Amino acid sequence: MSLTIGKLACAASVNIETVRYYQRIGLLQEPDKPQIGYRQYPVTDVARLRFVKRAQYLGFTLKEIVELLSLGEDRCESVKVLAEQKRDRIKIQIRGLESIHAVLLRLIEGCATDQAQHCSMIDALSHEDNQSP
Amino acid sequence: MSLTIGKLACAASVNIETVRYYQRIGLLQEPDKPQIGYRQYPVTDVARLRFVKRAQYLGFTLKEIVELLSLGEDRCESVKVLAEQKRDRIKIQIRGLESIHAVLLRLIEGCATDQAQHCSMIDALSHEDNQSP
DNA sequence: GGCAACCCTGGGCCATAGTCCAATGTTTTG
DNA sequence: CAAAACATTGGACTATGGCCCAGGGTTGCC
Repeated sequence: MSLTIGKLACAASVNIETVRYYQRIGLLQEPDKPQIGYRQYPVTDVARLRFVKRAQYLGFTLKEIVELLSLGEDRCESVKVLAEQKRDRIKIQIRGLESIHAVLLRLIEGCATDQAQHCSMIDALSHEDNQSP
Repeated sequence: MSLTIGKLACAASVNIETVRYYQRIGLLQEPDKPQIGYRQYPVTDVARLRFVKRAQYLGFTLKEIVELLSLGEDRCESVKVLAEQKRDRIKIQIRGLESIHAVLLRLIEGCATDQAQHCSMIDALSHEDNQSP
């Protein structure tokens, strides 16, 4: 079974132009154009597109996703390493957001009571021991 | 104490052009140009730039960072509501990241080192039994 | 057979977040 | 005092991740 680009896009819930864009950047293979009719995409491309969207949601860039997919099934270790890096990064993000959250709480409380507080927002992250990339 | 733009950029480990760009988008105030000599930047701008970089790393856009910083600067009463909105959004962001983190943990665990070849992560990401945004 | 709905090509355009460059002016340093 | 180093200005250019559009060609359905 195969699909035209529109059906593929629809099945994967992405814009048609996104499919074309992914072809341009090599994330999806562009089927040869047949003499008659339209290009035909394999149904497996639906899963591939879903994978891309999912991975993007998890914080991978398209470039990284190309890499992930090219590593593929039999390079489990390498895939794992990339996932672990993402995991670590997200952990750091969570911690940073928590400290901003805390500052906002203090700011809001300070608003109710004391107005002498000056912005500790900048301080919130200034002694963060996480290293920006 | 004050700095020229080059020293500021250097002290904050950003490109000089980045400083100029931040000025253009209102993230940093551009000091008035004196009759003689170069613009002088307060040393506090170093911390401000560092804050921007960290906040960016945490996933804030520059636009959001402008907002975040303005929270601390203006008068309290007008700011409280904004701060509360920001707090709520950040809470949501944290929860989102936590669920992403959990998914990554699960994927990484599924990727057991002893499973000689096949990478379950690629499969897991394409079959969407975990919920997307 | 006709017309809507779809595809193809190719280009342009958007926002975000910068970076680079040339020409000109200012400052510092040897 | 001269040259190197730095600053200013304005504009052009980059990458990422797309979206949109015109002018065709093709297909599907009544």
